Amino acid sequence: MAVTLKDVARLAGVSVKTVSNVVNGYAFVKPENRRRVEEALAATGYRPNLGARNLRRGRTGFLALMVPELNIPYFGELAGLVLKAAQKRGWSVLIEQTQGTRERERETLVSLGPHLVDGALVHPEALQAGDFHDAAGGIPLVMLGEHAVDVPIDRVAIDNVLAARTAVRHLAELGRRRIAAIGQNPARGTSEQRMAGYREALSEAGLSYVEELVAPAEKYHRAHGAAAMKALLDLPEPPDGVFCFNDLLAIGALRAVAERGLRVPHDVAIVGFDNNEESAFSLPALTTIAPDKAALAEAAIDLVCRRITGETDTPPQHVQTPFSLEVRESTRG
Amino acid sequence: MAVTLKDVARLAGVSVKTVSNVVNGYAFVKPENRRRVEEALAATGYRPNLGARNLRRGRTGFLALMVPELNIPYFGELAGLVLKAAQKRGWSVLIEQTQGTRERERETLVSLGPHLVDGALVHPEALQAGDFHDAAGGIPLVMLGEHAVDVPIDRVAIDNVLAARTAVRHLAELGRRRIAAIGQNPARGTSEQRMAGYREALSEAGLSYVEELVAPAEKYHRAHGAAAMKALLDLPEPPDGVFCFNDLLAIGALRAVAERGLRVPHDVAIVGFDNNEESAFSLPALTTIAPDKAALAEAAIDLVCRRITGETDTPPQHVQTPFSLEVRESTRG
DNA sequence: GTGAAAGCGCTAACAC
DNA sequence: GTGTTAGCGCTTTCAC
Repeated sequence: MAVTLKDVARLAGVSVKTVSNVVNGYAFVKPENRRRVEEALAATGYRPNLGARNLRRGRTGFLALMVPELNIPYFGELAGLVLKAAQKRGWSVLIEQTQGTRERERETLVSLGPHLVDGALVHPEALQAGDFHDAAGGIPLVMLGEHAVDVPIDRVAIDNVLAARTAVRHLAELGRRRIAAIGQNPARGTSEQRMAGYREALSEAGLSYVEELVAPAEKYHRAHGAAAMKALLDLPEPPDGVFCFNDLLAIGALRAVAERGLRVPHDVAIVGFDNNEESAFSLPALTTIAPDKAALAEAAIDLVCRRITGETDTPPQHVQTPFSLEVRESTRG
Repeated sequence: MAVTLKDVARLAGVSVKTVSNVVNGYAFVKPENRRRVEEALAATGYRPNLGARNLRRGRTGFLALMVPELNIPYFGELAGLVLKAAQKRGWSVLIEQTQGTRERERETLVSLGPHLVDGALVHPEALQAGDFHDAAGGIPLVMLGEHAVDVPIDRVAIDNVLAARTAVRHLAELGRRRIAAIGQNPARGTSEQRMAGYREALSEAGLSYVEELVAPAEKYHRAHGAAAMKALLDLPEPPDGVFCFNDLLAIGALRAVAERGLRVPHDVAIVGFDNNEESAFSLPALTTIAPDKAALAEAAIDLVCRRITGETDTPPQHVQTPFSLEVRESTRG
């Protein structure tokens, strides 16, 4: 059986209170007693029972991270950074996967709560505004990434409209005139914003918006990017530049182009979004929008922690984290 | 404040015991009472306080998963599957990242314990046998993947020697005669096993083991694969086939070959290991050893759960899960 | 079948 | 400064 406070107290010949004081770093303990307690602590190898401590404190000591799927590189990378940021501050993180379905997202939101975690970072894919009502039993929630729904909770994200515009402007500056977009999807929050940036950049460059150059994508996986690209290449007048709404779509597009015997960027230049680690090694390496994921993770953790402690109790805020355009072979050359 | 059992009991006009019985699905409750409790439950939106329940039960309700880094695709994918398998059985999973350093692995192992989690799946990279002594406060531990250290704890893994042999035999059957290996690293458990499989396949094919064709890799990332491949291509007699100890190394190797203006598989055929999702979309798509990751996750979760419940109390066992060779463009020509 | 009460390990009043 | 004690919310004997 595990060593309890009581065991240590008995061994040291003091009360549990004194042991508790030492364990919790309370300053005013008689040196003599402190020494004896510390000895007993070492001798028994005591480790506090977090469950009991938190039950008493009304805390759980855990944070939750809700993401669609960890096998999607963006989320794997983000989760890694969130874990790191949380660990630095002494929090443990529970990861919940939703597969990006509204139902699972809603369930997860409800299952989260004060009894399980003290706060949560959520990256919803399909949640509607109403789903947030009274969700998670009132614990602090921070939303990751931009979303179509407008709910009054904290958010941390990059400026998706500006990022998309930057990507498309880059293609335009390369002299591309028929610039396509892959990833339109009304169900996704970011799609709307990236579409807006796409259109802004087009008009900025004096290019007109062409319906047939906008390829929808049901999901943002590699295979969907390949399929969408194939369709674009089948057009009577195929595009000479493509902005993909994420790197996975772009990787798929790269393959579709290669399978047609065409060359990137010679025949068609491609830009992605997310800067997955794999994108620096694709052939050709992918030009992409690189969100500062570490900054995003830090900001989100920081915010949720401050909400939990009550350090911050301003109205919900929207934190913007930086991004950059990473120019690589797929638009160079 | 959250609704407690007592609140529900008061509202329903019964004792906490009865409510507890209903909540826990105890069969023998007077229908009348059951109805009233269920109404009160619904009216209050009661959710049990897991912390309290587990404190009482002497459980935490959590499992831990220790991995090097989630941004490495293999671990991202594996973690996703572990989470899924755990969720099916009603467990929450705490993920701990170690960056693959022995110190962090040791710390993590110690910090895990009965007060935090009820059991753990660990994928160590650098741990030594002695580090396991009395680790994790005696909770059930299941090791993921093969390792050099021989400690008496449960393990779930594929047969790495056989898998490596299969990969190299495939290259030999293609007629390749100078088959290189990338990834030798004495500090890594699996390296030894994959080297063994490599040698077995060579001698099986009547090829001799050539020292210079074995390229070490400090880490198993893409950049290291590229560097190792460059060195191999600089050899007076470069290889015509390469077995990389994981897909990331292989992806790096692909790039190194392309940068030299050579072609895969025409000039050199390449086989990887892990079957990361990205490997089906690289150019060319990568032939690779595909461990059944879902089976691995399921087996590991199953085992740790059975240890926790005491359902299984046999000596530590070694479970082997299946793998296959996924033949793609990088060896098909 | 159901209620009363003890107690899981810990912290925080409150006395001394 | 330190000990005693009352719970945090839950499960679980043990009576009834």
